[in-house]
Amino acid sequence: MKDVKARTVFVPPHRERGVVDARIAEAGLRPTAQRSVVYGVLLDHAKEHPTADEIFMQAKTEKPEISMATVYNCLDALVKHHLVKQVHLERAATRYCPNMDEHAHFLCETCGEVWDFEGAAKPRTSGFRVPSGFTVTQTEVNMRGVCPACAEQEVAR
Amino acid sequence: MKDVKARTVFVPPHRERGVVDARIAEAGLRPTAQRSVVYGVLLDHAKEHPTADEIFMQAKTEKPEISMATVYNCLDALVKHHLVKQVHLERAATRYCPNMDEHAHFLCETCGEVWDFEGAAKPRTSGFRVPSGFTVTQTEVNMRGVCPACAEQEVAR
DNA sequence: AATAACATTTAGAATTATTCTAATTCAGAT
DNA sequence: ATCTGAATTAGAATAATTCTAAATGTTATT
Repeated sequence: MKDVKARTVFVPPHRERGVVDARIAEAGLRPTAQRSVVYGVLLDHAKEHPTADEIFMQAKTEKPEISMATVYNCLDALVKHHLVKQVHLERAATRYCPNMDEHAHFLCETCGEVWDFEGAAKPRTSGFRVPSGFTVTQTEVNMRGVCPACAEQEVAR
Repeated sequence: MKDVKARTVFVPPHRERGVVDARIAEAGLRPTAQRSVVYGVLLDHAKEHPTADEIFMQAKTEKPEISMATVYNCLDALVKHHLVKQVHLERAATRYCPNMDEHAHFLCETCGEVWDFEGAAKPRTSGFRVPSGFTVTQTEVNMRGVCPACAEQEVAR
C-alpha cells in the first residue's frame, strides 16, 4: 500500500511551544499541564475523532501519570469553553473534535471511520422550521453511509 | 396548572387493533407480541423520545414478562427495518424516535426535553459539500438551545 | 515567605448503558 | 406431531462515564 498520506503531511503549527497553552488561556481556561496534553493530542489526531479512551492512551505517552478522570475533566472543560466539540454518532463512546468550523460529520457504516465535511451551509437552523420562542445555540449534522474505500471493496466482491 | 394538553389530545389511530402489527409486517418483520408492544409504546410516546429503559418500564405495564434484552433486540430490529430512528443527542442513553419524516431534533439544555422540528429542508446533505465517492444514506440534524418555557423562567429570575 | 482559599488532579469505586451467553420458548414448515 | 430456526429470557459481562474523597498545585493575601 502506497503511503499517500505522507505526501500531504505538514508540521502542525498548533503544537509549537506555547501555542496550545495560549489557545487554552484565550478561551478563559487556566492552561494546566494536563489540559495542554489533552488538547494537544486532540489537535494532532483531529482526523480520527478520538474517544476519551483513545485520548487517554495517547496522553499517557506524553504524561504517564495522567488519569482517566482527568481526561474527562479536561475534555469537559475544553467543551465548555468552546475549544472542542462532542460528537455523538453512535451508541458507542462519545468522540471529540477540535475543529470548531461549521462542518458535518460522516460515519462510514462499513469501516466505522469518521470524516469532516466542510460546508458553507447555513449554520444554525440549516433549513428547518424553528418554532417561535426556541433559541438554537448549536447545530450538529451527522451523516451515515459508505466511504469511497469501502464502496470500492464492495464492488470488488 | 391548567391541563392544556387534555384539549388537544386525540385517540392515536396507530394503536388500533392490528395496525401496529401490520406496519411491522409491512417492514418485513415478523410481528411478535414483544415487537408490537415496544413499537406501540414508542408510537404512544413519540414526543418524549424515550430511552430503552423508559420503553422497557412502559412495556412492562403491558407485558410484565418482557425483558430488557428483548427491548434492545426489538428496538434494533425496528431500527434495521426503518420503522424507528436512534437519536444520539448527548453522552446519555440513546433515545428512540418513530417519526421517520425528515426532521431535526432539538434538545433544551436547561430542562433536557427533546422536540421534533419539521422541515422541508434538503434531506440528505443539507448544504454540506460531500466529497466525491461518498454515499450518504442518512442525515441527522441535532440542535441545542433553550425552549420557550425555560427562556421564560430565565427572564423571571 | 507563609498562609488561606480555591481549583485541579488522582485512584479507585460506583453507576449506567449496552451487549453477550446459554437455555428456553415459540412459530411456521414438513 | 416433529423439526428447524428465530425470538425471548434472565442474568452475567463489558464498556463508558460519573462520583468521591484525598492529595496536590495555584493564586491572592498578608
